[in-house]
Amino acid sequence: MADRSTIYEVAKRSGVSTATVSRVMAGGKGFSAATRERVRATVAELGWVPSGPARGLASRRTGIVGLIFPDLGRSGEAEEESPLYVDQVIRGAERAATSAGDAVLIAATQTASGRQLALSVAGKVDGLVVLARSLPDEDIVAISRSVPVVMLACRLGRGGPDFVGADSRGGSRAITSHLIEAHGHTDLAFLAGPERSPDSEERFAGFCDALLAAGLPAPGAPAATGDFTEAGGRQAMSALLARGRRPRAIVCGNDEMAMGALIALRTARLRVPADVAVTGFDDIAAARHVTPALSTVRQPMRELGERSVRLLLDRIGAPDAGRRSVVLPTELVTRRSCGCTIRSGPRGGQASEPEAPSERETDREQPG
Amino acid sequence: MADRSTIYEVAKRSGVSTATVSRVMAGGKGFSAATRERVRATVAELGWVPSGPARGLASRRTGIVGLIFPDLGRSGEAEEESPLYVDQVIRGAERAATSAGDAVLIAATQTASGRQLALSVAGKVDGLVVLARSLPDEDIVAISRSVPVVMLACRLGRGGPDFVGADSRGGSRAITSHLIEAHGHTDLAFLAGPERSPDSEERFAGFCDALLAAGLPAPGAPAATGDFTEAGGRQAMSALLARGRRPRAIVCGNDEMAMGALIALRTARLRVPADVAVTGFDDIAAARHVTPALSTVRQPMRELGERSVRLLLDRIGAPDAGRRSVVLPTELVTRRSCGCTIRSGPRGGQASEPEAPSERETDREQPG
DNA sequence: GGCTACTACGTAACCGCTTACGCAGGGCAA
DNA sequence: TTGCCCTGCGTAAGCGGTTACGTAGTAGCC
Repeated sequence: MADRSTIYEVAKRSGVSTATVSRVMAGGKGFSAATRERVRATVAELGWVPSGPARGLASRRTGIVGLIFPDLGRSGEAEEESPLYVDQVIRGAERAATSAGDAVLIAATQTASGRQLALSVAGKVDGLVVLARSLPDEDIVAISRSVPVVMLACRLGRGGPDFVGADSRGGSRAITSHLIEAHGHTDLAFLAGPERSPDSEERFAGFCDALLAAGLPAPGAPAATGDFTEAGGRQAMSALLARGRRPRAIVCGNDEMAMGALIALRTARLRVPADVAVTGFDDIAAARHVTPALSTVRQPMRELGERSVRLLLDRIGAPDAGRRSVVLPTELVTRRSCGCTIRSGPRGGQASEPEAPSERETDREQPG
Repeated sequence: MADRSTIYEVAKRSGVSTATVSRVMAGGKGFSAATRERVRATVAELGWVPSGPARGLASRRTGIVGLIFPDLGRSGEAEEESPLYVDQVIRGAERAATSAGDAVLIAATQTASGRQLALSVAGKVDGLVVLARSLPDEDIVAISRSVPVVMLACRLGRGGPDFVGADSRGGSRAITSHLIEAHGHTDLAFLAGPERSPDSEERFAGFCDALLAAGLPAPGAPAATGDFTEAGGRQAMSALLARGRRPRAIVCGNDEMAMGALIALRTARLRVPADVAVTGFDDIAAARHVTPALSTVRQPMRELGERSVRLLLDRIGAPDAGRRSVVLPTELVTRRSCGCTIRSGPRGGQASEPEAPSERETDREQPG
């Protein structure tokens, strides 16, 4: 841990100037092969690690992209279970960044100190990916004035930053249509997430799309509302049954709620999928392990992470190009709970059927 | 995206020097309340975000810690399933860093470019956590000469960097003892992971510890060997049965192998736990969802991540202190597969019994 | 009144790189 | 021979902060 050596020492010991050392390290041109080898040898000998800050300061490029995400796994225990969403996104981002020679700086916002944290991160990176609602809109706007920002999963209005997301509405429509067309359902209900959740709204909209497309009447509002938790799903389902309403198919806002619904239905001695079909959304790990295995819609989380970083890097390279959006298709995953039987695959079975609202790119929109 | 404003503009507009701006931002002393407010207002007005690189260069402190981990989820599909290990560690690290005002830079090594990547990261951070075998030992040694390093889960010999890990051996001993003492088993076998895996070796050692402690003979080698995959576990178990060996309890090197063993046993029409008890190691998410639910040993992954960052930050603050090690206790998780019945808890049931090889800290060892 | 101590700042020297610019020497065409 | 370009390198001016040091002004005390 002797003080890190500097480019000056390297230069002196190899009998060249710092400019030449820098050029050799950058791999560019402007030096002879002999010089290159001499410098390289010295670097190895000294174990010189160039200072990132110095490099960043001089070149205005840190080689780091930031990823800000909401800290869901609050204080409690249940954290292990919940969102591998975020983890997948992180991995995807890491992959895309690494393959471009950059690294990823991650930070979870705790609602409270969010702004402070985000600013601190913003100063250290070349650009920022902001996942979902991890930051108030006004903060995002503020930050995007000093560093390129890509919003992931939650878009801002016109003039806002670039956007990457999944086609929730299309996915919801697809799984609803599947219930209608493949299983002949005509009496369907939607179990929504929290009132003002954009995700939940999109999914409900897709649900309605499918009903209308099939010539069925679409409800004005979800049949019941939960909070995206298993407990919430159970309560919502119970409430629905208590009201004497017993649809033949339940489309849930997410997997947790669907799992809650399964419990409520079992409690009510109803069989799934024989008496009532159930579907979820997200394809969390537990979805394939519950009984019956949950049919659901998968969002390509890892790829979302990758794409958002790629888009960000593009943006950094071309700060003044028009706004871009990337919407990736979701994937319909049919298991037992919708009524499908399992064509057992090599790994223990799970039939899936790629639904294809093909990827839309770049809704160019001049900044105004 | 107008060019980021600098401290000079802030200083000029608030009629003070850059030194004062810097002091106000640092929150220290040496300025009047009026000046403070004036500077703060200007900062807000300009939307000034201090440059991380500049700050880092001047203060020799980037406020970033690096985390290097092996990129397991290779190219294929199965990645979703596998190790949320790493994810938990990442989250833990993020948490510890954030609460200390730092951020985490992550990078996965792809075996190939590992060294290059690690050096690039090393230059950008104040210190580095290296998870498991994500880097060859010699690279770790080289890097640790220019930046503080904490090794997570895999320790180096004497004189190596600080270390944080879980008590694998103790955990393995605990679960084996549980099979012996709580369920009266005397005929136990160990299904090992890859030959040269230190993890597997530790766990086998713990298995032997428990046997010896109970006065039972300890085998010289594992009864069968797999590769830490489900398929490997299945084959190892089948091979064992094919040899005519049918122990009453199987202690597996990890959960995946245990799940493979469950399959092989079911194929052989043996009941678990009635005919044969089975245990795993790691407590992956699937462990609680298989049938029967898998008894296993949990490593506190998130906490390992937290502790390694905390230790790293300590080290950064005191570069010359003696080497330190932190070993966290593992936790015995008893479910159905060992023969325990489930005392159903509020969330659907899982009895666990904290085993307590109490945390050892600081095996001081003066650097030689 | 003179001295010390303290507060509230300003000045300017770094921190360790990158890179625009300049310059010497050699090759080559006119 | 002169003029020009190209290669291979050195010089030095930043990049945008932090911070040691200096200084003016004020207060407190003898």
